[in-house]
Amino acid sequence: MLLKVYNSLTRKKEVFVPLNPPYVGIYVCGPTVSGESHLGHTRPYITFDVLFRYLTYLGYKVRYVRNITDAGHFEEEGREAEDKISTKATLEKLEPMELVQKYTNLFHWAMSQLNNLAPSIEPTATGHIVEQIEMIKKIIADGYAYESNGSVYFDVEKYNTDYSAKNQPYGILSGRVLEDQVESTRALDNQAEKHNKSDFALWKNAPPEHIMRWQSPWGEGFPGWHIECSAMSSKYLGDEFDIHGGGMDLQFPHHECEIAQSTVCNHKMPARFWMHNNMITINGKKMGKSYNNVIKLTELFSGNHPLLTQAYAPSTVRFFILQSQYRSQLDFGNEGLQASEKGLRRMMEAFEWLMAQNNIGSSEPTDDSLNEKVVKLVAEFDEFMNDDINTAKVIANIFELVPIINSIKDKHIAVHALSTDTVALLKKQLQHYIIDILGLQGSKSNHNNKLEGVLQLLINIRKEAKGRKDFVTSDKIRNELLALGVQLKDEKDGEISYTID
RNA sequence: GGUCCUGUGGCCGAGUGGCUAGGCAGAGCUCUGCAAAAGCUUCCACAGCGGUUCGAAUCCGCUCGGGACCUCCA
Repeated sequence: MLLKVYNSLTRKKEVFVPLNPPYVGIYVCGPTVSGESHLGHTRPYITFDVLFRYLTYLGYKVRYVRNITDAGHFEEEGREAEDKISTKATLEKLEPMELVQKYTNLFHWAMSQLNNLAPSIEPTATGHIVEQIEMIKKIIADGYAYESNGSVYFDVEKYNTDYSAKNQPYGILSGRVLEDQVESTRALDNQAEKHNKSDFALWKNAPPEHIMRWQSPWGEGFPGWHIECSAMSSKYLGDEFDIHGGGMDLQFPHHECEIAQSTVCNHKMPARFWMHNNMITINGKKMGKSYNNVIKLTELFSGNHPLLTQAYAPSTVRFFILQSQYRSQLDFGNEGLQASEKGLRRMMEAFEWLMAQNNIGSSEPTDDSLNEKVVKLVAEFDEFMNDDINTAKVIANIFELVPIINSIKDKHIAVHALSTDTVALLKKQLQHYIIDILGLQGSKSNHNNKLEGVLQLLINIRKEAKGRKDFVTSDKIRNELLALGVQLKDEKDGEISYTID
């Protein structure tokens, strides 16, 4: 069974074949750490985390490179006014690296909360100024860039003319035609420096007040926004690599520019597969500063935001995102998140119960059709993932297995209904998919022994109270624990289990 | 205005032309001291209008609605 992914470049699903198996190189555009990560950042990093995990599961040796954009035109909100007041004290002045460090730390914290694996390499733009300058020099030498007032611009017109002849016009990825673009481009600063409006900056001259600046052959400045990804992807993955990913909003112009720069430099289309995740919307609108609807991750996890009726756990957010296919728009809302919260809990509880059992299944199963059904549902996990990473369908199948598991637990289905082989397969694949690939975490992962001991004590007291029909006491224990966020559940076998919010 | 995507039941979402994904919510039932949990059953769909087809949520056209991008904004 072959993995197919949708390639934005060809606009169709294609069989994924690595350039140099068993190695796979993935580059994903990382965050700009001039501000706090928000809900919109979760989608690409969860999407490509799952891709990374799935490729690993398939046996590939994956190098996952995700950059940190820490160079550019940075200003911290609220800091500017303050700086003007106390310019004398060095410590009170805005130190660029301080800003960048702060938000990098926050980003890493959020990624680990969401259970995203760390990338194999996480290069920073500031750590690759030299590589970027070298690349720009090369592009100038090849005649595809020019200097203007201490800035360097890429000559899109020339590139388009020359490379259209090679069937790789500017706009090949996003389906744009350069001639159509020029007309509709609106006025921007420094347009006079450019030969054509469609040209983009490789290097920007830094105005005096700019906080980040490096020495270059063209004077003090900072790299253009697109060049870092070209420089770092080719450095760590080669001139041609397997997959380049990112949000749909980056397709144009960012990825288009990357293609142009890298192709001029390395004479190759940098990536063979371009994958783009769709956006998260809030009430149908893309999240963004201009819409005034940004929910920061700290706000999302704490519930401290006017649009939120409650806090949402990182695992809930991850699950919510994985319940849709990555190329679909996903509309965010309290109802949807609450549905995910409950669904995830039900799924995890069934899974955790199953994994703790050792005596389910029989060498002589009594229900062949159920056996077949389970085997089929499990086999489809791979099928769905191979069809452009359809996590939504995988999760739907898991939910079809949940009632089967719970029915075995509640003895509505006999323990020997399924074969031992089927049960073993089910356990193995659920473990692979829920934990290893989807990266979902159990609700009880933050247990500690002392708390468990205390709860067990209360559970025993409640059992005794129930035994002598002292329902006042048993209800008091149940209700007060519930108020604290601990829910007791009377199981069919007389045992009492619990979940903690 | 240009390019592209999209419109599925109360909400979120899958959907390869024929066999009503799934989750949450609602209703009923079973279990239960009561509840919760769990299980079973069930209600509610394919924006509108045409067309192709034996048959369309799925293909085509039109209308209406929504979204993304349009070069420094990450």
